[in-house]
Amino acid sequence: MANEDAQAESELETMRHSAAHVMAEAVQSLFPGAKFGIGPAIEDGFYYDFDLPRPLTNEDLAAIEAKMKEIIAADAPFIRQEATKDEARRIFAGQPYKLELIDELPEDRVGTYRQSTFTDLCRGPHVASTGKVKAFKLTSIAGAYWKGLESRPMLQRIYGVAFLSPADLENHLKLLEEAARRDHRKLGKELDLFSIHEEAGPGLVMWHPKGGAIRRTIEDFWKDEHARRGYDIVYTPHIAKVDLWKTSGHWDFYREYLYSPMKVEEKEYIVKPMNCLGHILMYKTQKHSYRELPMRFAELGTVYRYERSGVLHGLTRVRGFTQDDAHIFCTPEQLEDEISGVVDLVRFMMKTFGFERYDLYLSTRPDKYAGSLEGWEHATNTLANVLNKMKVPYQVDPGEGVFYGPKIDIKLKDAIGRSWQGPTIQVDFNLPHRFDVTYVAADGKEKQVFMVHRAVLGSLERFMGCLIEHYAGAFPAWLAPVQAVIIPIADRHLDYARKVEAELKAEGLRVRVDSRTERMNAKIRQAQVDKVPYMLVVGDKEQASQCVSLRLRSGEDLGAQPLAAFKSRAKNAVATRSLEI
RNA sequence: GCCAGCGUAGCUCAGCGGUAGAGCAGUUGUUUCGUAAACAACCGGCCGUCGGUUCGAUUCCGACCGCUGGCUCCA
Repeated sequence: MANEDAQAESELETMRHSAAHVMAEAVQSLFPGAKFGIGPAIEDGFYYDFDLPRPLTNEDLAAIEAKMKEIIAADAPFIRQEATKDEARRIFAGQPYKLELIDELPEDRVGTYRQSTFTDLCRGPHVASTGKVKAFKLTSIAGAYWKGLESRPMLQRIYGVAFLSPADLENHLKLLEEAARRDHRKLGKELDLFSIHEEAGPGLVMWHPKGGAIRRTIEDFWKDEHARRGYDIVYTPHIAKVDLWKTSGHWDFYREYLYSPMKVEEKEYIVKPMNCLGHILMYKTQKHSYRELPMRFAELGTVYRYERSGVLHGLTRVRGFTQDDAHIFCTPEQLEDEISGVVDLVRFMMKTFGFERYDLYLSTRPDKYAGSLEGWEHATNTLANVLNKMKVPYQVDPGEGVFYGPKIDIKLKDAIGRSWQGPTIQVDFNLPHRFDVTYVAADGKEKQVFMVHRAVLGSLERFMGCLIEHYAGAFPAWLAPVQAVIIPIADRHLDYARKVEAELKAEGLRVRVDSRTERMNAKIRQAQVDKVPYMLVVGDKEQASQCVSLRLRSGEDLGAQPLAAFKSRAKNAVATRSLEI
């Protein structure tokens, strides 16, 4: 079974790669003189980079697609031929990018594939003939640097998606539509959650009352849970003297993300790009015994980083964001328990927010690193041990750790299967060394602490963006900005509606009355559009019997029930953070 | 930052070298209604900003700002 899957997988990948060649042939025939970069298969499809005499338009895309269909209909075989590098250089004369690739290949002989009149430098494999390229669609045009280097020319990249059957392609296109429907930028506007303003600056988020309600709920929950698990909640200022960042090394290594210093009484200050230094200073105000450790400082700390304008994106890539940060100071012996505690917290949080699936990655020591080899080994083993002991499956990313320590990254899968960068747990050998962060061990000697940075949600902005898309804006009751709308049928029911509102508010529920002079149907529609979990219809019947008629966001009409019954239902859903309403 | 596309009313979008339109939202009036949109009237735009071409620019050209898709990077 697994074998069949793997086979289908590689068949699909081969076909996608062949689709890239078909596209290249189409481009060659439509744009004689085109120069070719590379054209690999990627997740869901393929791309090819071209150097063309003019920018491509969407009309070109349609023309290329039509040409590709002709090529596929012609069903020309893919023919593999090996060539010496000299032969290859003759074949690809006039193709500077290909020549560059040939020069870089370690082998003496290189592979070429030809279909019809188009020949490409390629290791293969390919499908037997162009007719085997099945359901595909060209999706977008983008600029891409040759070899991803900003110093090299920018080529035009055409992306396409390709699948083994039209049904699969159709499914994929549906998924893209679904993703567009869930887009947090669109929903953020429609549900009145947040805004970003040109006047204020790109990448700077304003949380409106409704987004604010969600955020406060998350923050309160987060703080309570952290306090419960032995973290101390702390607060640090938004600016600090630049010297601090010189000591830490950020001024040298992280400069491109830092905002320019501002001068205050002849001293230079910067807006903080991270929270750790404040926590270190706090730790260092006293000498600490090993008996006091571990110490866990947690802060919802807002940081600012300069991001180039082209990379900003809704809530997921911004210039000011609030990390759900914490730093754990502990002894080497305590590291395992601490990591284990963090992983447990991560799992609890993910479950609570409704993420069932996630992938863990353990990133190990890169070539350039800070700290001692033993330290790295101890920390890396500890991270791996914890995951093994907790029976949490993970993948190793060799050499992908940050220079200051190994880390565990967790990628969340949302409701439609997309991955999001989520929790991260990083051991840091650099800062304790640079700031001389120590504790007094049992033998009376000062030792350097082990320091762990960790964020469970990542940043509130990005996490909320992810939540919005995960739930498509239909939040579970505990998170919903408005948990219930009370809908009076006629104006004479307003007083009763207000009474219901007051009672529910007294229970801490977020409710409001739709008092507009609208018909009930319009009010229900509005509540549906706003994705409010509970709608409480009140008319003559309900008023007489002290009831509410409960309609759920799902469309289910549960009929009249005593107000007390709804109260306990809603309170329970909120208190248990139920994912069901 | 780079490449490409886009920027028209609060929102979603039409339109166009002769000076701007729809739906929704908003306001007002009428309606008081039983599970996804009552009816009517009204209000609303320096057509992103700044230059240029033109008798005339929202429309064509350029620069800038912002957004979108990528490259690159990341919480």
